[in-house]
Amino acid sequence: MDHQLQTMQRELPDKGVDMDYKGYEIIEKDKSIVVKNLRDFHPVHVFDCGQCFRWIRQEDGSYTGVAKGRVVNAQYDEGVLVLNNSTLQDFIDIWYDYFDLGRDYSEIKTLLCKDDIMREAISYGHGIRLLRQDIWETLVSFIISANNMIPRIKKTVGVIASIYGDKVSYDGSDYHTFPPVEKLSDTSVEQLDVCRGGFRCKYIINSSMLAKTGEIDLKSLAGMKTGDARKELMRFPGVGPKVADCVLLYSGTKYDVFPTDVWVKRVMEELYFKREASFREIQEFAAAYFGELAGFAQQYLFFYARENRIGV
DNA sequence: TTGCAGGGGTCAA
DNA sequence: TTGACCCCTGCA
Repeated sequence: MDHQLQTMQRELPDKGVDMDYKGYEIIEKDKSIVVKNLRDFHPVHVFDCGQCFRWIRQEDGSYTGVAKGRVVNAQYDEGVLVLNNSTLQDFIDIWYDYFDLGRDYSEIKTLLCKDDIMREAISYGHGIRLLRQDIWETLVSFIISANNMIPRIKKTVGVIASIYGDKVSYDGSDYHTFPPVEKLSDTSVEQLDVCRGGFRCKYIINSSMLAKTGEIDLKSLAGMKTGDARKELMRFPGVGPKVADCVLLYSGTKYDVFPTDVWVKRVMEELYFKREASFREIQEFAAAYFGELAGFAQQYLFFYARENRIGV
């Protein structure tokens, strides 16, 4: 652990540890981390806004998910986030970054509130945060998303993890981590067929080959210009412009993208263009109007459009 | 009960 | 620019 962090810790009377970490008050106790003073976070907005497929809503309203090789349960109420089954070290090493806790979403929302449409969309999805997910998992997940439905995407990703991932347990149940590149590149299309991914299975296997051999380096994308990173991603089979933008955005690699799927197209046509608009028109408008914050704008608009069935 | 449309797009012709 | 595409749910 970082020396500076240790010096800031205080032992609590009940054996817990209380510390300040980058503006948040953190309490570690009984394999749980309590994060206080967290604004701009709503579990439904974060986990059901379409960016992730491996967080499952529990009866008590909390979400249990597998990410970064860990299984955790997240519950939030009144500015307090509780991460169950996490250590302080994992919070610092993994979850702070994963939940994008270093970003001021209030400022982003203020900047994006430039018209009544965005005001309404942001008000509706005020607790959205963009997760910084593992890029390989995000790539495979969004290859699966093509011409598919969310419950089935979740199911397919879940089956892949259950067969090729490692088992991790929490609260009496078994979960599975998402398999690394090597695990899938050693698999055949026929073997992967059990995940019921259909025509997407061959894309996954072939993509895993390209990633394994280093023909395409996922780690290099962050250092590229957004347009180049997008082109590079589109070299993977099954990855077109929409999937590429989703991978860049939901892995926290690039934020000046505007993934345009049927829902985003509908909401843009219905509320901004007031007519049919091409994919290209929408992309150009978003780049000019939202600029560097296009990805955040897209997420507020997508959630608002899908939940309210805008344009259907 | 059966049949068919359609879904977080992409690919190939 | 246009169909086909795995699979499977929902609906007539």
